[in-house]
Amino acid sequence: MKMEDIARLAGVSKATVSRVINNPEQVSPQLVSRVEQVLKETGYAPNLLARELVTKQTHLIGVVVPQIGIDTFAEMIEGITHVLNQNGYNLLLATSRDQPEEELRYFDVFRKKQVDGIIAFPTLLLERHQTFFARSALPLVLVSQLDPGGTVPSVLYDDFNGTRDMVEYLLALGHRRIAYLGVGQHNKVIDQARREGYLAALSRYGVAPEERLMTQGDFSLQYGYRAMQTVWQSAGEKPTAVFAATDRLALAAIQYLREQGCSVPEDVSVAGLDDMDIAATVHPSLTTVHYDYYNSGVQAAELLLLRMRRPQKRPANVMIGYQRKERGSTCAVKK
Amino acid sequence: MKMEDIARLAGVSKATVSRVINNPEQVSPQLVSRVEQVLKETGYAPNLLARELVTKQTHLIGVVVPQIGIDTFAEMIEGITHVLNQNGYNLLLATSRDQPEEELRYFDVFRKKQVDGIIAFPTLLLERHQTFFARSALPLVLVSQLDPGGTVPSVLYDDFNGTRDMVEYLLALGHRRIAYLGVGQHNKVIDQARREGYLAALSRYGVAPEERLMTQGDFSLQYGYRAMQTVWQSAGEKPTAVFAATDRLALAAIQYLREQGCSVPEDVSVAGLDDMDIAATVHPSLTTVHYDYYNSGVQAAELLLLRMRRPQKRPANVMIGYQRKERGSTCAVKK
DNA sequence: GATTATTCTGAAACCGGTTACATAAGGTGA
DNA sequence: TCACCTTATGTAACCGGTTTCAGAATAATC
Repeated sequence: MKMEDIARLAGVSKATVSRVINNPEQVSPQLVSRVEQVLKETGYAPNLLARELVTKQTHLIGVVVPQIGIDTFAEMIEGITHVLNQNGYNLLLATSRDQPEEELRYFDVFRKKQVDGIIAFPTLLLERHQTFFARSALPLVLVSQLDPGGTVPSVLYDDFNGTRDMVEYLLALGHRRIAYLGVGQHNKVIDQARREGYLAALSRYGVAPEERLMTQGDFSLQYGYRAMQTVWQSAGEKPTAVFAATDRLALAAIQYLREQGCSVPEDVSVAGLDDMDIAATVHPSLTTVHYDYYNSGVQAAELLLLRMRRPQKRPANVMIGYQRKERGSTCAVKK
Repeated sequence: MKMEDIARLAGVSKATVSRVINNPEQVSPQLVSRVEQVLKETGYAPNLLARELVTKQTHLIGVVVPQIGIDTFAEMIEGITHVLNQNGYNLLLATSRDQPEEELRYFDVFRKKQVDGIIAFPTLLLERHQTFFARSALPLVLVSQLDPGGTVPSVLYDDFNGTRDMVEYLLALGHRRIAYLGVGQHNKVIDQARREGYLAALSRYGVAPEERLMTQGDFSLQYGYRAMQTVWQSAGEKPTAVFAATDRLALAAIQYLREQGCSVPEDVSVAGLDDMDIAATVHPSLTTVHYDYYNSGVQAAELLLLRMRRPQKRPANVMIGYQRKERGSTCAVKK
């Protein structure tokens, strides 16, 4: 059923039908009602492809994230969808599985699909990412990444300070041997700021970082467990505290420690980062760095909307702040 | 940059450019290389809207889920995206926030956007859902729902038996007063089978269900906590075991019990359903009913692909089996 | 070498909408 | 009543591709 059929049934021209649908005020009342009658009866659904081809607006936003099974990403996506749907946009969702090449592939798909904008959570910016940003006139927002070119607005997490703050908290509790379980194998960008925050805190307290206490891996519980094991079995004095780059790693670390007959926090303090919702529910409740991931998605979407409505305006960045949550998995070091 | 520009630059016709892109074997080698040269130089990206308008294939699949912040949904979506991307399809993702009306709204958007197929995880089937299924010729797959009309294939979770099995396990451990924390306020469909499984188990053991031990609510930790509280404070003997319709509720229930000075599983056994990945990591590790949600997404996607390739074939349903995982949050009732 | 079959290429129609423009009808003021 | 201005509608061009069809060029056959 196409518009021409409707036109014929209503005894008007195709153009009139189009007007009734899009600008009814331009059409006389009696024709409007006659056409609307037919529209209702037939249950006509316009082919948006055709419309979008000429209006050059798809109301489609491409979104690339590393994964969606991870709470934090999922939360963020919820924030994005909420705002975008509210504004009449739809989501074309893609997961890069942490491969920068995949991200680029999807950028290309998005471009061909004529999306109105893109929100990307890139694993790693390649040179080709940058040329894409520079060449494409597409409104774009980066999450957790700063565009070196300065032309793309971003939503950033204050991971450096969040981590530094938490590690300083551990140091203030008297801990000196603090392990760092990182996710650099998986996502350099996410890891870097946290790692630097960790090092900055140690340095401020005059503590020399020890390689054996620092690991790199992915987001999996398995890695968290193995990482804790590796650190625990390394030669030298056992750490008295652990900072894990994500809550999931922290939970896995706690599991390992418990299995070693080591209680948390009495023997070892463990802190995470993310504050996933069950962090406060489990036992011991997890000391962690809280971020409002849902809100970060909202911010990203709003930044994009702004960019689409006022392309000439200078790109702004949004920094998502943190809150240190002191809970049950940390305590002062034993004398 | 449109195809005509490429044609002009290469000194050929639009049609030839189109052929070079889609059916190069129909074009002489020298022209192919000449055109490809120009394509490369210009970085030409064809407008898929135009192509899709004529080929009537968008390679777009609409997916509606209640939320994506919940682990199980996110896992499932990952399964879906994996299979679909593998097959060259893209995802148009929408969340219904558990409102059937929203689902229908998105069905409509999908239709207008000319998606090639739909995967839906409906909260509740309205009459209008059914008329949509019946009228629309779109390939469709339902998750966790059976189409009463029998025309739509579905992926189902064996929740009835999974729950029954788990509750019987609790009964076999000697428990008789077993609470049920449900999610019916939130999602009737998901709740119903679990509730019935619970009742079936009780009935097999000749235990009369008690209203005061059964609650209805949503997926939130807050509800899980309040629900456990309500049950715990109800007049009558305290339950010795709890079956929670999801792991998250189970974790929240455990938190409440712990706060009451009641230890799990010594004083009260708690079992969940889902087996989210941290279920085995937390302490006590959670006895639960395992489902492979990622796989359920894979199945849904494959069912849809099959449906799109062989529309005439009779729709089949896939049942996702469960596995009972006996872990640390349950034990035999104290004498 | 003429005829036929085959392979390439381009012109034009088409997908299903929107919109610029032309035209006819109705309303207003002189 | 006529000229002029609005307003409502239809015609046709257009968005950017694909594809049918016809014709030109080349290869194959006798």
